[in-house]
Amino acid sequence: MSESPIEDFIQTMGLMWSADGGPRIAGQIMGYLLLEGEPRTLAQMCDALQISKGSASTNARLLEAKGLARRVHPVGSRQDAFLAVPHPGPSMLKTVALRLRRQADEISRISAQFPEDEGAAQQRVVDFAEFYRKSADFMDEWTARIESDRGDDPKEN
Amino acid sequence: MSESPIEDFIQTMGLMWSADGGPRIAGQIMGYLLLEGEPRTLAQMCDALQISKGSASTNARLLEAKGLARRVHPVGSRQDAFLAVPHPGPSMLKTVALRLRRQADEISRISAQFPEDEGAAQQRVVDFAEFYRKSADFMDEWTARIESDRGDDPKEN
DNA sequence: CAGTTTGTTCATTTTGTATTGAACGGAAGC
DNA sequence: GCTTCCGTTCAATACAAAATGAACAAACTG
Repeated sequence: MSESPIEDFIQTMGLMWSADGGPRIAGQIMGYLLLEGEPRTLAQMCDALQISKGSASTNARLLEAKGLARRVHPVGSRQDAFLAVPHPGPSMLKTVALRLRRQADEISRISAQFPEDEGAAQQRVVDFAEFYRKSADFMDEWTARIESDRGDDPKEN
Repeated sequence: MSESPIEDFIQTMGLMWSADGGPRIAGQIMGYLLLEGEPRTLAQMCDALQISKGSASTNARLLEAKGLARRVHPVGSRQDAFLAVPHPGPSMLKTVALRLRRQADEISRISAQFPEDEGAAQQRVVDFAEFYRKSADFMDEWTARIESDRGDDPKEN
């Protein structure tokens, strides 16, 4: 069974997404919306990707929460529709940076409670957390660079 | 059952690792090696973390492959031992950059096969891949900055 | 206001992956 | 050369997360 490049792309997006630890269907929806370029309803996703209504709803909202898709209400239609946001890069980076900062904070918080005779271990752990924090800072810096390069209005968080 | 901050740290490292889509035990080993600061054998990991010999072997080699731990052979001992590398940041970043580049390459390869009447979709997909590639470039740039800041010899890849 | 249509939720099933534990192979010791 | 000690591999198991589909709630229609 040979596949068209279009189908192949959708499938690959799903695999990449799951390789990054997320639900495969979210990646497939992302690929589908990218290809279509215009708003698509949950029913259309179900039809195109052969998935259940529940999965379409859950994963589309996941993309929405991550800032990769936007929900729109076409006038005259009772159905919600989702649209791939034009330049998802900054949103993706902000999500990663947020997670890194939370992890850094938690590591710092725990290591602060180490007993006094573990000073050397504590220092290594603090260094480790510091790297996480700097990573987050660096991603923010990069995000700013991307947005200014394009002259985007940063109204979307 | 209350936990010491030390145990809490190991456990938290495991949870973070699995939240990022990896094996929990790999994170626990990483935390353990960070705390100890000196080479530790597989048997010691099994004892400290209450895990099987197979898991210790598999996950320690995973850390080694990612450049976060180094295998050493203490003279006079028949056992391998693993040591947390002092500054794992660059290795982690290189791993991420490599994955991003592979994903960008695969997306580009697939989109190049799109039929001619899908030009607009192709453009959107190419833009998407381009973001992945730029991300990888940016991480490399950052890696270089970190290494030069510290004056490290970059003998380790 | 009864009847549709649509999105969400959630218990259940399915699927994928981590973990184990036993078997294997190689190297060092005696 | 036989035995012992390690590390690795792999089939079986356990576990966690994803996907489903039916039930529910809300909003619109006529």
